[in-house]
Amino acid sequence: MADGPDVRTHQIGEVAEAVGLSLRTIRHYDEVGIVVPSARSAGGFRLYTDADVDRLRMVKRMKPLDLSLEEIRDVVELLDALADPEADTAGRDRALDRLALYAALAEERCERLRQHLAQASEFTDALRRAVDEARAGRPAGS
Amino acid sequence: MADGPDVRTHQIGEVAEAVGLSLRTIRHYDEVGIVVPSARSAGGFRLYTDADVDRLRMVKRMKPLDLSLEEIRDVVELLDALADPEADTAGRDRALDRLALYAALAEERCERLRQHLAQASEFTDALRRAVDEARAGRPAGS
DNA sequence: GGGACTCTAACGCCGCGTAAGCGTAT
DNA sequence: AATACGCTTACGCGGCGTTAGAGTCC
Repeated sequence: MADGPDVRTHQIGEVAEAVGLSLRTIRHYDEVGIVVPSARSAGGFRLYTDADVDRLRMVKRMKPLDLSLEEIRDVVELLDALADPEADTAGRDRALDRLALYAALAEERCERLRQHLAQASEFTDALRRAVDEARAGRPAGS
Repeated sequence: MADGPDVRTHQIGEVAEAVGLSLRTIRHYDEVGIVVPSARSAGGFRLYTDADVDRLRMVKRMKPLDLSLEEIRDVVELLDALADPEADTAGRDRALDRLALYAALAEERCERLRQHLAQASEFTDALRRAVDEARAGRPAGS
């Protein structure tokens, strides 16, 4: 019957600072059910536990994978299901299979990210060279 | 007075295939003035020269830098200005300064991309380990 | 009670995807 | 005369940014 002795919570501004997401984004993640704060104050302030904050950090790490928020929610829920001691074996197995699909997808997306980085730095280098060369022609200084 | 003897052109489908952008995207780039086809057929078909196609490729490489389409247009126009033999020295110098700013921005964005990749693959690895570990516990085979 | 913090509600924006209906022709 | 390709117009959407106005916390 014990939730453990009183859990420390943080309000949204502090969380935003710590995690590096905007207030709006964190509220949005609440709205769509990705990270719902474990509690609210009497007056309605969102109260985040450390576990909630960790969850936000995880979501932030997922963002570059370019998944929809629906997919992200799906993944975090599957991870919950996997960790849930109430779940039966069959339920966990289903979660596991779907997570394996997401893991494969994530690996593809990492590969795509590497390509994007390659393209971006190819362009950036070319731009840098173009600027430097043009300046070499006309030193233009004093 | 010569534009050179008849310039080969390509219509949009062929270009999309070659560059790896959707028809819609290419049309959109025309609408907003990023890459405007050098010609149109009598009936209104967009006709792209090889130079146009190269320009599209350049834009595609810029995309991961996460610039707005307005900024992208700005950059390509500045590069045009720099290459334009009609331009006077002052004009080219202004272009050059602004391009140098974009080059610095691009370098920052590349750095951000690297961080994103790092975060994404950190998450991906963790997910992969979670799945594999859970499966090690329950081989679940035949 | 004052100042910093937070709340909900609602509109706005960007970069296309996606029809729908119609004209063209490397 | 049929087929493949292209055109314009217009609406929709995801993921927040951004006010606006009211309430809360210490």
